[in-house]
Amino acid sequence: MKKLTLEEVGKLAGVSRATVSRVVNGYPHIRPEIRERVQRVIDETGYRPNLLARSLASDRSNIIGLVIPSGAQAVFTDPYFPCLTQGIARGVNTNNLTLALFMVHSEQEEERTILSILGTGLVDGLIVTSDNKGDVFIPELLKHDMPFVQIGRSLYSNQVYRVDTDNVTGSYLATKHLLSLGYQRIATIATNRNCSGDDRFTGYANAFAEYGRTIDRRLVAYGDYGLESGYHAMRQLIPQRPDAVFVTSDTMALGALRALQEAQLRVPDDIAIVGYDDLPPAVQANPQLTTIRQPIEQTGFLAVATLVKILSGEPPESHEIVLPVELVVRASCGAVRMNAVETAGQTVSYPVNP
Amino acid sequence: MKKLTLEEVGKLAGVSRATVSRVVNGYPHIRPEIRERVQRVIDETGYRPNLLARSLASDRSNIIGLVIPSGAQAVFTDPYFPCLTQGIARGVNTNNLTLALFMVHSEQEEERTILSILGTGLVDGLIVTSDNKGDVFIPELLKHDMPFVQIGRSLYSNQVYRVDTDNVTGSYLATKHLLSLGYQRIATIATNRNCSGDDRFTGYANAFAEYGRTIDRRLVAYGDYGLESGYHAMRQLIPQRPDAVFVTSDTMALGALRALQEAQLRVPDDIAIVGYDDLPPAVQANPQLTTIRQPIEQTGFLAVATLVKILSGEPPESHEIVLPVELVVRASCGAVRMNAVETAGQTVSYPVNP
DNA sequence: CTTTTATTTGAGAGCGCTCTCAATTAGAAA
DNA sequence: TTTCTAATTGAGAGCGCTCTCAAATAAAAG
Repeated sequence: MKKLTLEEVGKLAGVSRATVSRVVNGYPHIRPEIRERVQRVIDETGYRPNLLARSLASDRSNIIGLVIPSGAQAVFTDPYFPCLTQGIARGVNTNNLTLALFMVHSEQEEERTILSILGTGLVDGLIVTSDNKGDVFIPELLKHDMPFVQIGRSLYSNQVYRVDTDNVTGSYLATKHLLSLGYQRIATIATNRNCSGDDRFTGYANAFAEYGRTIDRRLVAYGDYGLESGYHAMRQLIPQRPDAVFVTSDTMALGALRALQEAQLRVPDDIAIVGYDDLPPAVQANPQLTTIRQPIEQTGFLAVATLVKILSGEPPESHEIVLPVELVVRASCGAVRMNAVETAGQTVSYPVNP
Repeated sequence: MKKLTLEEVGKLAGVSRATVSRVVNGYPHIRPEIRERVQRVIDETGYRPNLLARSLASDRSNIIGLVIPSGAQAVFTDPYFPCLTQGIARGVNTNNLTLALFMVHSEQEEERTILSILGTGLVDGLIVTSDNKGDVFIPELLKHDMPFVQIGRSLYSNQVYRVDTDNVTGSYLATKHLLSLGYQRIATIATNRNCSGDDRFTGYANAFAEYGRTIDRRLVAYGDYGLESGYHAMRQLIPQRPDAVFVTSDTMALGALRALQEAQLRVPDDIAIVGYDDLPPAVQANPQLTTIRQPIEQTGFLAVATLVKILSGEPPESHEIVLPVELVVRASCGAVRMNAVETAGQTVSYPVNP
């Protein structure tokens, strides 16, 4: 199978390179008879256009990049990124693009990656998952005006197109749920290095405000979305005797659960717990976690759609898309006083009205 | 920041395009004085070569593709792919390549993807994760002689470069461990749609053979690596009253655990269980899983290294790299009769000698 | 100082495609 | 039929880089 070019296909069909190009790209204004003849040659020879040559000539690679910065080490433990990537991949396939994956492991790799992306013409645009406050990626992209869509939120949100889930409302719902259940000492395990963490704390605070309660700072501990950090944060909270805890990620909730188990505290009898994400671990946990479900895959899909719009020159009116989330009630919050096993598969969910 | 070309940099430095190209690519035979002058211009202007143009001219894109076929739906629940991808990403970064991710969701997308990859010059080579017996990808690649490395095993293993972990030995170790612990009715939850599943069953059989035992077919159930399938397989096995079960993936083991719990069977007192993979779920489980640890990330890294060798024209002597695995003993097998909590973080492991 | 040889540079031909523009052909109008 | 317009096709100039080959320069040898 030697290399076929437009030129050769043209020769075979008795037309010029330009005409073949038109057929390949579905242009109008071609005599049906010619089009057919060319198409036949293409089918018979199995000709495929060289994407690199096409990209070079058209100044459009149809490759978009997905950047996962070094901060996101949770890539291993957390199904979040796989889910997101899945959605992005679906978007990419739908739009006939190619996805380039840039996973950065260290700060210096970060620098190298930025350079290799910017100004090399390789990607038309980017999807960036940076949720880290101290991130250098975004400003760099802005400076080189590389088209991109951010997943999550950043300090530069106003100048940026972004897709996010409604973290504030999510946490608000989770916390309100605990409040409405009558819990008195509702702790939280938050994070403070990223924007989604801030938002989730805001939701927690909002619910407290609505109930005329004030936040007891001793009932606030911090983690980094990792399992271990949830464990340690929970150990830190236990002496404060909370009767409920809102953990801002399921993975951390799993860690917290272990800490509680160690402390011989029963969930939800001694202490209720609500997570965030509704990823598989939430169901695998014992008891199953009441948690906030967010449409992660859809987030990825919409990010691609948004980027495509931007690249096509007709950027979306709004700079942000914020997707609704919902509360999924399972056993861990004590609303349903049953054995986890019995409630397996059964899920009560309160849809959100935005 | 307008577009800089070799030509312009050359003009600025008072040399020809060719000379600049030589500097950029680190060729010898350049007067140090000139090299310096050119380099200075490059630094000052921030020139970056256009990768597409380079690829077109050199017939080498330095992009390699990672193909995750539609069969691998476990992408969500299983940290396997994230881990593997991490390793591949590291390899890619190390070798100054770019990674293109092809995630296929349906059979028809599969077809489309193959076409868009083959003969378009976009990727220099591929890493394929197909472990599915009925896969069409491999033969297609072979036909178009696209360089690739397979992760896992396939029906075409002899004609293919591949990197794999030692599934046979892994299962052998797991099963032998249970046998040596004196269990009498050792069941297994296997899989039968993929090659790694076959290998794992072989290891199970090998251990039985070594102990002069024969396999009771009623103690063999099948799953598909998914959590639910483990649950159902276990339910199917329970009536056969096994006193131990070797589950060929941690994820399925989690499902099995739930089935056992439902049946009021205590682990490991009533029934011992050993998993496979040693991914985070193994530690999160209660009791923590005795399991087989395999170097997944390294698998990905080595796959890239192998592919790079192939592309450089000096293919590795051996067609396969099989990485060693090890048994990690935790609470679920009954070898360590302790509360899972007490053994948390403590891990006894028997290194494998291949 | 000339001749030979090795080093260093530049010119130029592609890589395979897109896209503009002009030429050709067909169709409509006169 | 002739004229004008619109539809259809081809020629050719790039896109920015690599790479061969020959020219130019410098160094070594005679």
